[in-house]
Amino acid sequence: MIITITDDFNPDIIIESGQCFRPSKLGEDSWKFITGDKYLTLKKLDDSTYDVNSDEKEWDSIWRPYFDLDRDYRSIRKSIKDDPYLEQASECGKGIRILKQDSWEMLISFIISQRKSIPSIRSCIEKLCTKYGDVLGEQINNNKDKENIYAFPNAESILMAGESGLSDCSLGYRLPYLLDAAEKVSSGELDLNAIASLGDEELFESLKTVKGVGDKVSNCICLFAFARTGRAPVDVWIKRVIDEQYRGVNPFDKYGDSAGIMQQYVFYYAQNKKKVLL
DNA sequence: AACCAGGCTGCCG
DNA sequence: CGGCAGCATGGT
Repeated sequence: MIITITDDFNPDIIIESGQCFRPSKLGEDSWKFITGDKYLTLKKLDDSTYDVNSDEKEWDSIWRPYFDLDRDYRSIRKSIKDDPYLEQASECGKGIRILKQDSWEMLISFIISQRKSIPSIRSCIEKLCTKYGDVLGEQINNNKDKENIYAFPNAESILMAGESGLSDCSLGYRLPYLLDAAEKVSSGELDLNAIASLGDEELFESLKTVKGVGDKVSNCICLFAFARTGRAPVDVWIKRVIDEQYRGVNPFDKYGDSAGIMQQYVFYYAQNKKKVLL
């Protein structure tokens, strides 16, 4: 099916923006997105049209909300005033969208993310998926070999795997945190569907009942799984920018419901500048 | 081969 | 409450 996107949309930037860990670039103008037990291949045809392996029903119910396509990112960028650094960051990160990803996957992914580099987070998550995820399909990889596409393993699978099964997934001290999350979710003590209807602050607090989930991780889940775009996670990168560019005063708060989007522009910009320096 | 990584927990004052 | 050591392991 052919789809048209006229607002800001750049899969390369989305993938490198640190909010997702499994989506990947397949070729020059094609990408694979994957969340929970769904995957999408996307081929760019021209400036605003893409070919997708999805029908209208699935696109509207899953991928349109996933890519947050009903929000106008262009006008959000234009709302930035009297802030040269943020203007520059948003220009650099033009094309970012805040993905609405699977909440269980985000819970586990961002528990893993603490004190890890992004490449390390990716490989860690892929180990979990290839070991305990269901096979969703197959694809040809860069070496022209066939390989399976795996779903993100559910809570029951993680719980069943246990300490011994997870011990070779490079989780380190986070392993018991994953088991605690799996226990709470599979028992229903933490109902990820039910808490979706909570207000921001209540959602934030209920996620923190899981061991290994603190302020930063909880905010990431609020933002990247529950579309709470008012939440702006502060990690070491963002803290560095706040200290060096804003004299220690958080510049995102004043943007209200767009705070998390502004934060994401800055995170991408900071990462991108580091990469240029090598 | 040191050094750091999208932090959190437990403990101390 | 705020501050801080300790944390497992991989990537550069």
